[in-house]
Amino acid sequence: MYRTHTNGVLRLSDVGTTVTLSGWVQKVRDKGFMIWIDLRDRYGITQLILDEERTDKSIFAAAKTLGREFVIQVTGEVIERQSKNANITTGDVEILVSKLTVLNEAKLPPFTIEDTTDGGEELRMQYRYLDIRRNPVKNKLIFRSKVAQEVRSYLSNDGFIEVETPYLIKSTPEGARDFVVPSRMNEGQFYALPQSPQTFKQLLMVGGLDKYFQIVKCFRDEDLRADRQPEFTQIDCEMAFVEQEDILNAFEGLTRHLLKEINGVEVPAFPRMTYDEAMKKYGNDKPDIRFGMEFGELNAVAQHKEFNVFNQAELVVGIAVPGGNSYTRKEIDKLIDWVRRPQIGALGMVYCRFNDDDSFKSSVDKFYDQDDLAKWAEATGAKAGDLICVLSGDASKVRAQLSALRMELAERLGLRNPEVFAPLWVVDFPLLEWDEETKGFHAMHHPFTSPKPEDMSLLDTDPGKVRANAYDLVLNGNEIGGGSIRIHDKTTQALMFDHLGFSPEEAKAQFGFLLNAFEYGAPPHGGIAFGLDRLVAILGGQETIRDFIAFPKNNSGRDVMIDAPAPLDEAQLTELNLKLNLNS
RNA sequence: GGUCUGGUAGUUCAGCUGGUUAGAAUACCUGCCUGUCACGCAGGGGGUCGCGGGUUCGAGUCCCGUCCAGACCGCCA
Repeated sequence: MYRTHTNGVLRLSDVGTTVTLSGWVQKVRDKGFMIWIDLRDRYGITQLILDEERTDKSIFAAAKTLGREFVIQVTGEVIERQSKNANITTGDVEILVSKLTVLNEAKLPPFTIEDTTDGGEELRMQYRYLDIRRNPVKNKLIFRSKVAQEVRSYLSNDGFIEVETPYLIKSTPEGARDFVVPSRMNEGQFYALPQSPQTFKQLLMVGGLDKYFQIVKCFRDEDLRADRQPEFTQIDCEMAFVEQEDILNAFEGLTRHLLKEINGVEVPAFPRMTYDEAMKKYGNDKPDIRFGMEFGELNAVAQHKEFNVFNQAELVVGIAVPGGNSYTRKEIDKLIDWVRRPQIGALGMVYCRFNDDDSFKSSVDKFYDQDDLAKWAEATGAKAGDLICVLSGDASKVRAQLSALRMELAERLGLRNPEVFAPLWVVDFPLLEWDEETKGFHAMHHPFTSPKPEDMSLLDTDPGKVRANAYDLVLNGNEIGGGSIRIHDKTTQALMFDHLGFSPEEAKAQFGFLLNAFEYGAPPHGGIAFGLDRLVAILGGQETIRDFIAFPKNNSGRDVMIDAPAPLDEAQLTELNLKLNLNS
């Protein structure tokens, strides 16, 4: 037997008993006459003690040869510490070692296995198994397990059935790039890995399963971000005989349950906001509503003066920065530089100080008097002591720019408190989105999303105006879930494919199986999918998902530990009937 | 595809307008230390300054190229 206890459980009440412990050597503190060893496993740390008087000479000598991260097993008596350590749960006791076995030696780790390690990101990823020994990473994985557990039990109790859908499926033209897998048995043909189990869950509804969920890996061959991995996990859900309201209620329930069980937070009914409203007020379809700084549109009060920059702009819009009047001229100039960076792309920024004596001082005083500026303050909700930042130009671009500025300032002002949770439903998304590249419309959500019946008439006249029965769940400025009520009749689906530029033949080739299914009694249905990695990270108070994934990919989509992806050898290529056509 | 930032000891970093032998902290090794727990003290080893080219009397430092990493834009139905 390797251990009678783990390293996190022994207390004063265990004093006098003989125990056997196993684990990793966290630290050897060799004081000459006395050696302390911190023995670590995933449950905690227990201090071992050996000294010249009480410990056998050979064991004492062996202890001096132990290195960091050696795996050892010890047997000894639990004794009360002479000097206790209140910082750890086992700090009142220690083990007087009477037997010591080295189970495995260890090379010197390339970074310290401490909560605040000296290891950089890349090194930690390369030696992820060492990184996982550290509390911050280990605890995030445990946290994730707990969230997944709660999701499963909540949905199962609510009558959802977990069904696995295939990973080897068919590539589809819409949406993200697919990861593809060559088929050996079908020469020249490829599977694709699913971007989501979308069509399968709809087929499960046709199959009558009624309420389905799955915690499932999905794959998208697109560039990565701090909150985006090429393979990621979704909580994928679908329900039949439901309207949008039923779905929102069901999954508001799940989210509330998670916030309560995981974070101990009770939140009131989730507010709802239309897509249009979100764009107008926050310039963003996933607004962080933990703080205000809502957009104030200034066209009515700032145009038709002498300032041509504003007169020529489609949209003039500003936000009030709380306490921003305390910024120095230099700091404001830096802010202007910040919005002019290529990533933001603003050409400039107009600002207006709201002084404590209720006067205004703006960068465009030449064109606007105090009364004009008071109207700016009113429109942006600015108070004395604030700074009004104003951007102008093409409406959609300006909104994106001001949104970026709003988030950046909120971050700097500490308004994005990770312990506050502000969920929000964003509803009434547009059905279609114009694509400059293809000069055509494509589905904003996906091609199976149903249009709002009252907007159907616009489909031919003004397709961009058609709203969809589509919704996102936003938490603290992050999209954590999204879904829609689906099309369930063949005619509407064919109409959609037509508007998306599919010929009937193409639609049949790509999605014939779904259209066929719709001919055999498809129930009205809809669903939602949550990004589990992102959800877990946000519940854990972070926005970087990497440490909530055991073995994540780096910025270039590489796994630096196993060194993947990697070339195939000639024999494998031949077997797969593949020939490389590299440019280099 | 693009923008920005970075690459110097095992590790995290400093290294100014180019100028002796490239530093600090930490980790590691040795010795000392009668209650440590971020132990302490003394000493020691450890560098192709990512790679290639250029400018220069002289390059870690400047220029060009390239590779790698990170953040972001595009992209992500």
